[in-house]
Amino acid sequence: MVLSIPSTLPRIRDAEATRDKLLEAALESFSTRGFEASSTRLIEENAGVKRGLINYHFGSKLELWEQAVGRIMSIGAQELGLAMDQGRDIDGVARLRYFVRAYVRFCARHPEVNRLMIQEGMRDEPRLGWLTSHHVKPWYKSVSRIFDEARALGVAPDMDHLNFYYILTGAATLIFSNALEARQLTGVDSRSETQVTRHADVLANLLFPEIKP
Amino acid sequence: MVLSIPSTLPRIRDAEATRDKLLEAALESFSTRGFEASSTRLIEENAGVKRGLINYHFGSKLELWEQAVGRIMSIGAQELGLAMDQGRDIDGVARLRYFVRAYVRFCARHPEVNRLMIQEGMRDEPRLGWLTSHHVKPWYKSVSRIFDEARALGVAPDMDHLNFYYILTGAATLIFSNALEARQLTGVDSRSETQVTRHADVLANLLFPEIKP
DNA sequence: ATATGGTTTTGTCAACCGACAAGTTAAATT
DNA sequence: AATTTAACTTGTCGGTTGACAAAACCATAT
Repeated sequence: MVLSIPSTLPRIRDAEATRDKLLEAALESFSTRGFEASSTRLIEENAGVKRGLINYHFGSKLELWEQAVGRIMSIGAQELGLAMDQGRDIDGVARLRYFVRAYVRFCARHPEVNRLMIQEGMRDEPRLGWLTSHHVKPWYKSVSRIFDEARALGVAPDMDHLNFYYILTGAATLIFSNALEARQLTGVDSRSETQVTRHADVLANLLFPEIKP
Repeated sequence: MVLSIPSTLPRIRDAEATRDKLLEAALESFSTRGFEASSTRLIEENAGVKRGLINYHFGSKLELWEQAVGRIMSIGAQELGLAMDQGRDIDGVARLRYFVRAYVRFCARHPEVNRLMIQEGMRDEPRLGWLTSHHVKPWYKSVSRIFDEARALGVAPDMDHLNFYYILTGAATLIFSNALEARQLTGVDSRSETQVTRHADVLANLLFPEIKP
């Protein structure tokens, strides 16, 4: 008689790693499929984790969503804050152009952020209120401050804060959010280094053109 | 003893009306929830028809999706074609500005179109290929022709067709696609007449500024 | 060694899904 | 009035979902 092999491969138990993998897989799914169409089972599978661990570590699907969103948002705040710190010495229009380029690069690096905001921005679920009050409103104010700087310099395009916010956001992100579509349209990978740089420069030129000598 | 009231309200049988209501409700759901998260039962409920009629009239959920998309796309082609006809006599930069304004107005009237393209543009499902080849590619070429006109006039912003397409599309649509978010951010209804006009003018000025006398 | 408590695994359940099939009704045709 | 056909209605199937619970596992302290 054959004894069943006792050695289950030595399973590694690392709660933090499990949570991280789940948060990553959750963001990927929530941002592209939306909340309802994302199944916890598939998220767990994509995370390489057994079924049921979402419920153990997060208690519910909604709590997983909030933590996944919170995670990427704080990463974003950190990365963009760092970029703005590095550009603090630049002055005049160059600083505004620097901000636009940094923002475009961030959008290319993390298309999940805008995918998520689009997913939730289209429907009137309670999640939208949570998103706007916790994360979008602060960001909107930051962008509006930048826009006020531009006005003070006399280089702001002639529009309201609201128009500027959505023009900047839409123009900066759509090419990356819809990278698959762009690829099918032109064969170009819009998230490649050269394309990202190009889009960043192009948008900076459009919104805050260099003053010709 | 009370006899059960025999009169079922005289049911109206109108296949075309039923299909129309289903197509409308389907587009609303598919564009905001995405394909998977949209249930045929809820679409039927929102359309105010009985369960099972989707399968009767369209055979499958996918066929319903294709017809709902085809319907709004041909409406779009017609409305924008009409607008361009009306602007055929305008010449120079004014025509380009006219196009941008007409496009922005269309996006405000039918945010479902871009919501749908965003939903499908983010994931690699077979539906995306169908969408690009049937509807997005022709539209991309139309936009690129307009951009070539701008180049011929020497007023095109310094970028490629691809950048222009996604900057125009993103900047024109996001404020309307995410009207709910915009409302929560500022209290303003971005799809109101005055807001739409403002956004149209603002974007036309940004992309194709009037030549100052 | 053994007890403990934080993890992971597996089983189960009610609710929902898309699809299909069989039935019912109303209108058009003969 | 009889027959046919189009339009609608309802029941049901296999499959999936989120949640929960019990069981198994394992590092550590005692």
